[in-house]
Amino acid sequence: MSQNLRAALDARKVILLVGSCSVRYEGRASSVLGLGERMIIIKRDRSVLVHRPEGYEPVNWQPPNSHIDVQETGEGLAVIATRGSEMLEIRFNGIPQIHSFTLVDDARFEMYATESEMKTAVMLAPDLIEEGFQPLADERAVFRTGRLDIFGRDKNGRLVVVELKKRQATREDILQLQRYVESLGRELGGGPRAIIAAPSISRRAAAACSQSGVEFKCLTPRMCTEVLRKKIRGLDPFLT
Amino acid sequence: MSQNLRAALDARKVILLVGSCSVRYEGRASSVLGLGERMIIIKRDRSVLVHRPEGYEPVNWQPPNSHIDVQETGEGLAVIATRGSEMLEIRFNGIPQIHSFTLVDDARFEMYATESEMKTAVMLAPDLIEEGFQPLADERAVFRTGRLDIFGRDKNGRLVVVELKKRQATREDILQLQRYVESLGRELGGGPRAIIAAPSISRRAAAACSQSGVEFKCLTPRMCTEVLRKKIRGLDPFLT
DNA sequence: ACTTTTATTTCGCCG
DNA sequence: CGGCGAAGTAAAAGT
Repeated sequence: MSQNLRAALDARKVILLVGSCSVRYEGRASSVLGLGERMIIIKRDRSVLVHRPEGYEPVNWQPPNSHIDVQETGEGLAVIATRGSEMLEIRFNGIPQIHSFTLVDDARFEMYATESEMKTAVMLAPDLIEEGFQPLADERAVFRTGRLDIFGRDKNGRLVVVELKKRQATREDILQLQRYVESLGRELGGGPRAIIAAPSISRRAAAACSQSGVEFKCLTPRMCTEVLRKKIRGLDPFLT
Repeated sequence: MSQNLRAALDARKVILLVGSCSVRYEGRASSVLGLGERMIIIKRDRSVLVHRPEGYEPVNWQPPNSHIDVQETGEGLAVIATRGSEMLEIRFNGIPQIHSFTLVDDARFEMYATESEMKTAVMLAPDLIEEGFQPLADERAVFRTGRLDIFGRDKNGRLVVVELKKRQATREDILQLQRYVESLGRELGGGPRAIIAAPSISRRAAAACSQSGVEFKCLTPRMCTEVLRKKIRGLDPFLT
């Protein structure tokens, strides 16, 4: 009966075992869990998760690249996952349900704070851009729309245009900002400072900066999220 | 087709969905995950886990007590789990496999101390080793590293080296300790006592003890946990 | 209820 | 490869 399981393991499938089992762990700590019905997941990379019917976290687990041994004892199936000096032992009371899946998942996972959130953060904590920076209005209609930027004055009273990017700033970003600032300069007469705030900047974008006078300020989504967590403590959910 | 799922939710079953889906999260941060095949677990307590075919951690999740909404769109099934201001959206490409389980699990999970905790317990209650034992320093760099042991003096002022094991002491443990104490004796000139503290000792390890003069002291992780529970009541978290 | 600390943390980055 | 810090940390323990 354990052939199914071994075959699925060999085939690098994702495996789900459901049944009554007891669990023991020895390693950085030790733990014991008596009989009960649980879901056990064995992934392609040989990570093992033991999930009880409640709770976000697995009650026991083994990280990827563990060695998985399947035994058929008198009492039923046993799965032992060892990894270095750590051992996870799952003893089923009988034969569990065995499901296996061939999952194809090549998608990229992308995580970010939204640009909108970054803007909110800068409005709440302008020093994220530079000390003494004071936002004036958070938007302004120019020729091109769809931009998310901030107008303000620096500590010397000079006009500043800030453009936010949640990803690495590209040369194209710099050129766009430069064109924008130029048209703004023609309109207003003064030459405002231009700052691109992004988590990083590409080599060529940096070169474009030094040519055009655009300044780069490192600002990560994480920094913004941090500020938001601190500032939005009991108020201002109406800023968005 | 979504009736199955709704019924399982109402029946407070543990649910597994397997299929091709895209995932979006909005909350403390934002994330996007394109189409791919995943396992989604919805537990009795309305916690939600999205697991890719590899990796220990869920790529996305929602903690317990989230509100779960099931929609049947033109493209397929969608599950939206909201919790406070956080939202997790799982859009299936078609109808996923729907498995549901009624799991009964009333067992108690018990975790025993790590060796590090055992050390803390002995530092707090040296009598666990023997009456009158007084720890001096809790570590000492010798040739081999990675050891967790304790130096001290017994009630007669004689130097004592204590090695802790959370499992049955093996012959190898005794030999190691013996070698260690010998090198220490050469370094310091005096012959310190050597104590191995473990929950039990193997037959051959006991023999090695009587040959080498290493002493065995029964000390279980549970005894240490007990001491820690009693002693660490309002102080001394700075011992580690 | 809120704050602080822990974790078999895991995971990523950087030297 | 080891140390250091962040996490949508979650969960437990203390206040």
